Amino acid sequence: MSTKPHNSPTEESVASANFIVTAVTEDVEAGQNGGAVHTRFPPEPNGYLHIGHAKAMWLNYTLAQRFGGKFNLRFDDTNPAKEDEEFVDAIQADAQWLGCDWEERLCFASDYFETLYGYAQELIRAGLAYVCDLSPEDTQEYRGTGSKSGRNSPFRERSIEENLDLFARMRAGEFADGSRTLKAKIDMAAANMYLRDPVMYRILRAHHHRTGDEWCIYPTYDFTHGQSDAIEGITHSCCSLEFEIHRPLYEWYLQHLPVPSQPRQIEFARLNLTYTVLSKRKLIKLVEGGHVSGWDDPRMLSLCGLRRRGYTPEAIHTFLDQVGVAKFNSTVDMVQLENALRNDLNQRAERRMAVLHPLKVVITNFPENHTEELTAINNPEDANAGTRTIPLTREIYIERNDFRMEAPRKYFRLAPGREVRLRYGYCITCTEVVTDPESGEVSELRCTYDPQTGGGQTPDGRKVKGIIHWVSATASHTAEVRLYDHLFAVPFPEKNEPGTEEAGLTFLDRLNPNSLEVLATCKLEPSLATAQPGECFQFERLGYFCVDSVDSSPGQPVFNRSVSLRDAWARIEKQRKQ
RNA sequence: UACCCCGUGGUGUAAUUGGCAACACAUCUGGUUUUGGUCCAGACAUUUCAGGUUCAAGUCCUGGCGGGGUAACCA
Repeated sequence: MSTKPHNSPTEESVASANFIVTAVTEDVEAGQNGGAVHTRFPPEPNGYLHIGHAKAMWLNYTLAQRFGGKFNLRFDDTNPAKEDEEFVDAIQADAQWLGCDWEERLCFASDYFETLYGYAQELIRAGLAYVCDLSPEDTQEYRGTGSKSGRNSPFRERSIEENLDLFARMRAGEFADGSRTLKAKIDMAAANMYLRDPVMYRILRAHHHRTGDEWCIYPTYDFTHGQSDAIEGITHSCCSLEFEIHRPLYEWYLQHLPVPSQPRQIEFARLNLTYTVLSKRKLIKLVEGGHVSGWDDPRMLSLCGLRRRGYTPEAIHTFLDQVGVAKFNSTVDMVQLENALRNDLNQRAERRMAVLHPLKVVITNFPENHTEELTAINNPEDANAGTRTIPLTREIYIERNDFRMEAPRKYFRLAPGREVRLRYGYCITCTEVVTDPESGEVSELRCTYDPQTGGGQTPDGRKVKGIIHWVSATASHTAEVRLYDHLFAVPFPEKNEPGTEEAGLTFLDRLNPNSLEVLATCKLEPSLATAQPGECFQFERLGYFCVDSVDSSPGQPVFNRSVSLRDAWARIEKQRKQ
C-alpha cells in the first residue's frame, strides 16, 4: 500500500499551485472531510456560458481532478422568473465540450426545494426565522444602510406557532406575491448587510422549468446555495469575489441547520479580458441590439461563439491554466487567448493555400493547358500528416498585397523585375504589370518562371528570400471567407471615468466597425471544396481558418478566420508608420 | 458614507511560508527556415509609498495612497 494519500495531487495537474490549491491541500492534509475533495459549478440557467464561466468551471473541475475528487454540475434554479430549459441544455453542451465531466451528478437546486422547506421550518422552530409582512420597500428601509444601523421588523417577535402556520399558508398560496417573506432572525445592527435579517423565502407565482406550478414560494440564493453544497457533499465551494460578503451568511445557515456536511466557500477574481465585455447583461445587449448575429456569433466570447470561431477546448484549457487564479482584479491581454489557439492549431491544423485578395498572374513561359502536380507537406509540425499534391497551371492567383509597384526596404515580395518563389513550386520573376486603364489599378501580372528552381533549389545558388502562396486560377475553388477582429476598438470598452474625454461613453460606443470583413470570392486549393463543418486549416502565411458550422453547405464551405498568424512584416510596416 | 477584499516587470501569475524575485505572454536584438509561421539564443523589476521588527522582509507589524466589491423579496 502506498504511503501517499489517494487524493494527493495527480501527475497530470499542469497548472501551477494557486492560493485555492494551497488552501485545499491544507484541508486535505488536516484530514478535513476525511481528505475528500468535491467541487461543483453552479450556473443559473438564464443565459449562455462565456469564457468567464469557463474559468470558474475549469477551476472547480481541475481542482477536483487534482485531488482525485468529484465534480458536480448543479443548476442554481431558484428564480423561475428568469430561467429556462433552453439554457439548461445549452450549458450542458458547452460544459461537456469544454471537457468538464460531472459523470452522473447532474444536480438541480430545485431538487432540494422540499428539503430546504424543512430546513426553514427547523429554523423557525429554533426561533431563528420569522414570517415578515413588510413590503419590499419597507424591508429595504428597515435594513438601514452601510453607515446607518437597521431596525427590527415589527413582525420579528411572532410566536413559533404563528410563524409555522403563516409559513405553511405562504406555501399553500394564501397570500399575494410579495406580500410576505420568511426571514432569518440574525442581527439588524450587523455591519455586514447580509446579516440584517436576510430574506429566505419570497412568494412568487411563476412557472418553474422543472417543478412547474408546485411551488409559489421560492428560496433565495443565500438560503439555497450553501445547503445545496452540503446536501451534495461539496467540500470546497469556489465562487467569484462578489460573494465574499455572503460568506458569513453562508456559514451561519450551515451552522444553524442540521445539514449533512460543512462545505467551505473560497472566492477568487473573475476573468477580465481586453477588447471585450464579459457580463451577461452586456452580452445580452450585444445580441438584442443586433450588434452581433447571436450568442454564437464568432466574435462573441461565449463558449458557443468561441467554438464556432474555431477555438479548441485544449486551447482554452491552456489559456485558463496560464491565466491562473488569484484574488486580484486583473485584466488579461486578449493576445494571451489568441496565442493559446495559435499554439494548439500550429500542432494540429493541416496547411493549405488560399488567396483571399486574388491578383491574377500569367506565367508566360509555362505551357498552356498544362498542369504540373506539386507535392506539398500537410503539416511540418506533424510528420504523420503526410503530403498532398497541388496543381500548378499557367495562370494563378497570388495575394494582392504580395505585389508592390515599388518595393520598400526589406520587402522580399514581388515587384516589377523582382523574383520570388511560389511555395512548393518555382521561382518567378515579374516582367510586366497590366493596369486597368480606367481605375489605374493593377489587374494582372506577367511573369516568367525558372524551370531549374523546383524542389527549393536554385541552380546557381542565388538566394530568393521571398516565398509567396498561390492558387491555380483554373483549378481552384471559390469560397466566402470571413475575417474577424476584436468586437471592440479599444482595450477597455467599459472605461468611462468622469472628467475625461471618455466620460459618459458606454461599451456600445466602442464597437469596432471593422470587426467583421466578408470576402466573397476567395480562391482556395481544390481540396478545400469538400472541407467539413468544424474542420480547421492553416492557410499558409495567413492564419487559421475553420469551416463555419452554420452557413456552410455541402461542397460550398464558408470559412471563419479563427486567428491570424503572427506577421513580422506587418509589424515592421506598422513601426515605420509611427 | 459604512463594512469587506486586494496592490509583485508592459500583461497575467510564482516564490520551499523570513533566505540570491521564477514562469508564461507581450516588446526589443540576433540566429535557423521553401510559411516574414514554427523553432533557438539574448535583453527587459530598487515587489504601491513611508516607517518599524530582524543578521536578513515581496513575505511579519503600523500608517498612508491606490483599486475592487456590497448596501435586490437576482444569482
